[in-house]
Amino acid sequence: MSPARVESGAPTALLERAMEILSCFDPKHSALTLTQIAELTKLPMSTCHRIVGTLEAGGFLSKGSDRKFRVGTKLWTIAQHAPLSERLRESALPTLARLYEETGENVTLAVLDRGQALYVDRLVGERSIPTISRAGGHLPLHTTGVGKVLLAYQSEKAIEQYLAQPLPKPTPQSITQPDALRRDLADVRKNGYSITRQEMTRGSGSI
Amino acid sequence: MSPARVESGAPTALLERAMEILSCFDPKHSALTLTQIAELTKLPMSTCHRIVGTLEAGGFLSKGSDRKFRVGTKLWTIAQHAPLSERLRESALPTLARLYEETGENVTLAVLDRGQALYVDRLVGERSIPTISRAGGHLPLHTTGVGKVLLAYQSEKAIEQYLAQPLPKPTPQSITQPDALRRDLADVRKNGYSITRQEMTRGSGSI
DNA sequence: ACTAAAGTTTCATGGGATGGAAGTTTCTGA
DNA sequence: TCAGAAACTTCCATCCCATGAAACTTTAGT
Repeated sequence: MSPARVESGAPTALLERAMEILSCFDPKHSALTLTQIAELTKLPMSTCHRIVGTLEAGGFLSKGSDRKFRVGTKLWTIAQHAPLSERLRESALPTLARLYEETGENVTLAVLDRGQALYVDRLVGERSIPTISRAGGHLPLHTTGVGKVLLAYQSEKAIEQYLAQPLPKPTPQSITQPDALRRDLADVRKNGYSITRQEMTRGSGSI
Repeated sequence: MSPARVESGAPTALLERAMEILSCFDPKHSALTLTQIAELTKLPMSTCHRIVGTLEAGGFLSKGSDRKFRVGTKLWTIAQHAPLSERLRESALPTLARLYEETGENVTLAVLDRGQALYVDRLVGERSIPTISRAGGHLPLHTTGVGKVLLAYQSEKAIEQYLAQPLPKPTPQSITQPDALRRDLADVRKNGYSITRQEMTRGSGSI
């Protein structure tokens, strides 16, 4: 074991490294070369090469003719059996579709995941302004319509815990004062939906 | 290494075992207990427990209150960045939606994956008969409308190779004679779409 | 309460993972 | 076209960590 490994708190387990490699694939990196992966994970090239090779053999990654790796069909297939896909999509999509047809606006569906809003799906209106949200993306709870709905129906304790941490402020209009947010959330509970300055979205939250 | 491990052709690598565990989650098994996973993979309980624990810690699996494991949000998130999701969904969905609105019938979107039709998405008509296809599912090429379209536009060599293998015959109406299929495929190429006895589906295949 | 089944922890052992280095292929620019 | 560099792949001696049987704890069923 090299000194560097011992000093750093780097994961020593093979599996964690593999998961770290897979996690490199995010909205900004949908295709990566081996070298890029090695840089992002700070793993030695040879180690990285071996793990990536195994993942490719298993269909979890696939190498394109451009020598770049992408998420493989096997991984995608497995993900289709996640509760997210199974339950929400099959049951909620028709409802969303109707909403979309009636309004012509963007419709987003999100769930609560580790203190952030995880976008499950969205229908983009052709006449609407494109938004930054995309399927599989995480965004803070207090700056989005769906996020506020999800937050509003959490337990009192969970809300306070969320408000206690420092809240990012991506735009000048973002509400970051705890008091103002509390008032906002009360409105959401009363109305059953949330209105933000720029667009209206409705989120269906489940347990 | 135990004698049993050496005798069987079981995967010895940790990573392969982990992928095998994840692969247990299919349409018939969207929620599994630890014991079930151990049975399916034929791994020792303790080994299985450790790997599953690591996968859960990484968010690749999640344990419900019913002690059953399901595919985690992390894995789902990564899968959203697969070329399948990125490209097809965003660009092809609007087209599918229009088709669906006009016909009111089921619309399925599939791609070629390892000699089978992989269903990427489908819109289920409320008035239509439910079908067995579901997102993430694999079905043979010669018994489905989309499958035949995909097969028809493969290279001559690939088609012959496909016809050379034994073709499953799930229903009495299935066409399994190579000659009959060849004629069928020629029709598809001429018409640009495929008609089967029970339903009409159109598949958009890409490179 | 009792019992069986499911899940969890422990630990000595050796086999598979490790990563530096050398070798090979692919890209780049003159 | 051809060096030279960068990206990728293979090799292999060393040793860490995965292994799985067994013991233990928790949960579900009667």
